[in-house]
Amino acid sequence: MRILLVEDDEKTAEAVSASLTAAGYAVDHEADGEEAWFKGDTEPYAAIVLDLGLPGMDGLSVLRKWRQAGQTFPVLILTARGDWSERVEGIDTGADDYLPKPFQMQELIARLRAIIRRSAGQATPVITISTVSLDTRQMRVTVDGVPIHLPPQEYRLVSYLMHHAGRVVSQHELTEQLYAQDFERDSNAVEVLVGRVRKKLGVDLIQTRRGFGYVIEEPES
Amino acid sequence: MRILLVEDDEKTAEAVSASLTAAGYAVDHEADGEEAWFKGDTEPYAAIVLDLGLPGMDGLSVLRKWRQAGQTFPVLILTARGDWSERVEGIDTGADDYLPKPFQMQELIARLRAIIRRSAGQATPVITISTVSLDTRQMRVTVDGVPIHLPPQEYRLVSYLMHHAGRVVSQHELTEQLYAQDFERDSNAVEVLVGRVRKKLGVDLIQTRRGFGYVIEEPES
DNA sequence: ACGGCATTGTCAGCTTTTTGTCAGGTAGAA
DNA sequence: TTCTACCTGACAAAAAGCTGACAATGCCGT
Repeated sequence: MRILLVEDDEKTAEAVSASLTAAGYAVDHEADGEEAWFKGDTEPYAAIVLDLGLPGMDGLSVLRKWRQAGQTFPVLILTARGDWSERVEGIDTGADDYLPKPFQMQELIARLRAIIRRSAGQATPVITISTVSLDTRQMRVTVDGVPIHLPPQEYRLVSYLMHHAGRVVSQHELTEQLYAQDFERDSNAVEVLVGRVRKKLGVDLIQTRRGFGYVIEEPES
Repeated sequence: MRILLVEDDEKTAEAVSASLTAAGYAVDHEADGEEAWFKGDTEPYAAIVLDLGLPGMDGLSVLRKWRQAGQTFPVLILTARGDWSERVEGIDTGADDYLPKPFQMQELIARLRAIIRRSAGQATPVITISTVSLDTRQMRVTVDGVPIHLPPQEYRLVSYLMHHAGRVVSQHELTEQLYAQDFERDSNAVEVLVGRVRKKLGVDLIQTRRGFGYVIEEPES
């Protein structure tokens, strides 16, 4: 299985590369963002390990371009520990997992295995439920084919609920997903958010399970 | 569905236990390795959540002994974040998945569900008894296919009884499951709850065993 | 830099739902 | 019958969620 490692720090790159090779992967290494983008777009990789701070082109931009081009390979992002904003952006952009630096090689390998396995099952760039579609590539929502503009936070809410359609998602879980860890717990921000989204996408899409959370119901099973 | 939680840290154990219970599982808790081994080898668990560093017998040894004895239940291992070597060993030994601490409860539950489903081949997150179905994902109850709205406390009651179908559950046990420990003991809240649920799901579903408790009878087979 | 617009969290008030309590009623068992 | 366990309808307090208004913040174009 071929892995593309995008990492500009040479020492890290060598170490990671050696470990992945030892684990049985065929590893291509790229240090420059633009080069990496080209390779990812043209070669059939099983997964990509992507460091952010790159020369040439920023890591997130590279990822964004891949996704826009329709590439669905799983991407594991290496981030500086605790960098919340990078994480959120990564989610928006379509990363599959994050590994805070510094990390152990075994952990990297385990996570890589996990996302490869996961991606083998499902990778849909567009989720549609009743009249609402979520295009994760273009980060766009349409209702009856009409594009609806959603600001970032509202988009994330819809995205999360649609990715977990059919499951009740508690307010607490949503708070964890949408806000930094130290966010005030007794805020009603999520409720407000839900209200705003409902106003735009229709009141029926997101249902309230009073006392439990919110659901977007799956089309009948 | 019964889960065996093997965890020596009391705080963690309580938190995990509460979440799993809330998710509809019947949780047995064991802190000692040898005790855990015996229980796992003799009781029919749907899955086991296994923490490593244990007193009595090391967690991995316990797992190894189970596997040598031919036990096939899925095992989810909890590991300390840094302790990746344990993780790798755990997988080798026959663990089905592992979760690094600290983790989010929702993640634990999701993974647990996943390995249980995998091990059962085609198990669904839905329990059906006669005309009544309980969908644990959507947290919804249907009667003859018609969704019935149940508020949290009523839902929990039904969920608990259905997960323990065929067994008489005492009022005291229900009180322990549904209310905080210091709940007034001479309250008839459970009776009221049962009444309300019966009104919605039909009077036959929950049967009274005067002097003992309540049962939902399993469909004989 | 400045003004305007978009975004988003907070807040207060309001509506709806949930749920325990209570006071009697009913029914099974001895 | 009589005791006890359980059931039920009404009620009120509390909780949960919704909404409009507002303010802080940040962004964009001039």
